Amino acid sequence: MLTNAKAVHRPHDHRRCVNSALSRARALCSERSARLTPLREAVLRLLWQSHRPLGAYQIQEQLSQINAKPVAAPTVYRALEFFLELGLIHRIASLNAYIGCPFPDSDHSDMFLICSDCGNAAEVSHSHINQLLEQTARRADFALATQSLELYGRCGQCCELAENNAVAMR
Amino acid sequence: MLTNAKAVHRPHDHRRCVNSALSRARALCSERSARLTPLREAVLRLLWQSHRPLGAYQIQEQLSQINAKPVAAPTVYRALEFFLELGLIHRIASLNAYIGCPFPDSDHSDMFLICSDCGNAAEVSHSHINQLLEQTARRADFALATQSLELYGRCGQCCELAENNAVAMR
DNA sequence: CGTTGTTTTGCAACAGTATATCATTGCAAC
DNA sequence: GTTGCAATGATATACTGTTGCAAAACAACG
Repeated sequence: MLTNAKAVHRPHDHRRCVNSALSRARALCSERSARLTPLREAVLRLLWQSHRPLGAYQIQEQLSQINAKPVAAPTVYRALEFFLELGLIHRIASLNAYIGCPFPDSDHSDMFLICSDCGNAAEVSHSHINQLLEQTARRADFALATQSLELYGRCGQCCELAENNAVAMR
Repeated sequence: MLTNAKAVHRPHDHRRCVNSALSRARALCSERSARLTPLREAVLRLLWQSHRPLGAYQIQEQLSQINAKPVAAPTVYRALEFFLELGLIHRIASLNAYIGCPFPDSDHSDMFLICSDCGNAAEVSHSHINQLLEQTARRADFALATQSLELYGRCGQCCELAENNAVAMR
């Protein structure tokens, strides 16, 4: 099982996340001779500044603040598309939002654990689940191609917080 | 395993689908003393006229043709919300579309098999999958609440069709 | 260098999805 | 019938995403 759940749902310094994501991105880009322009790099940085999926227009807003010159929506979407194609980010359909992929190298089908409280999203890739899904599809005479698996609930951190608050209310 | 996959991905008379969906809706509405108004009934009919998920604005358009008087977007969304709350329909996030639920009575967590060719969507509820998801979440210290599982691929019908076409092309 | 061809970005308009707000209508119960 | 609530109508607007074309940046080549 491949997951970044432990890391995501625990407070930590995001600079390391940003840096490792960037170096992976640089590697992949040079490998495919794709250009990691300043704007694209800025988008990737923003996405990795937290583990909350960001909407395209949130990204636009933040970029515009950094960039002095405001950035238009298509520019953001193009950068997002660029990274989606490289497999460096994912789109979370149920949120209309985007998040960095922690395992851009491994060929995985992804699933997300999204905390309804803090908004953090962790990625999980579990071969058993994928096998079971594949098998289930096949039994229904269905040739599985891609998937969008998004689970909602409460992460460990937020569970604790909620319990503490509940105690405090008494 | 609870599924309507066989039925969905096979051509058939949709009047039966509509009628059974309506009678279940009527039952549920009278049980909860909710009102199945003409407009709502029309929306449900449209949703069951095929097994393709419909967008809100598609519904609006078709409704406006039936209704003589054009129907506004909020009206459609209100009807959809009504049925969503009753558990009579589902929203498919990755398509921004809505579809009738074939098992409104059973308490199930749903998964969809969506054919990329014909657009039909079948619902599957598989306790093993749900258990595995639950277990995976728990291991990641995550309290699972709801889920959005949407699988894309090609249904049996469309596979056959594609093969026949491939043969014909030779 | 400078030219050329390609990629990226800027910009404006627009399409599609969803919600907020307030007025109006219709129905039910008293 | 009047009152109260649920449902619908109507308008505006927010949010998400795309199209098309022009300008700029860049890489490669002579």
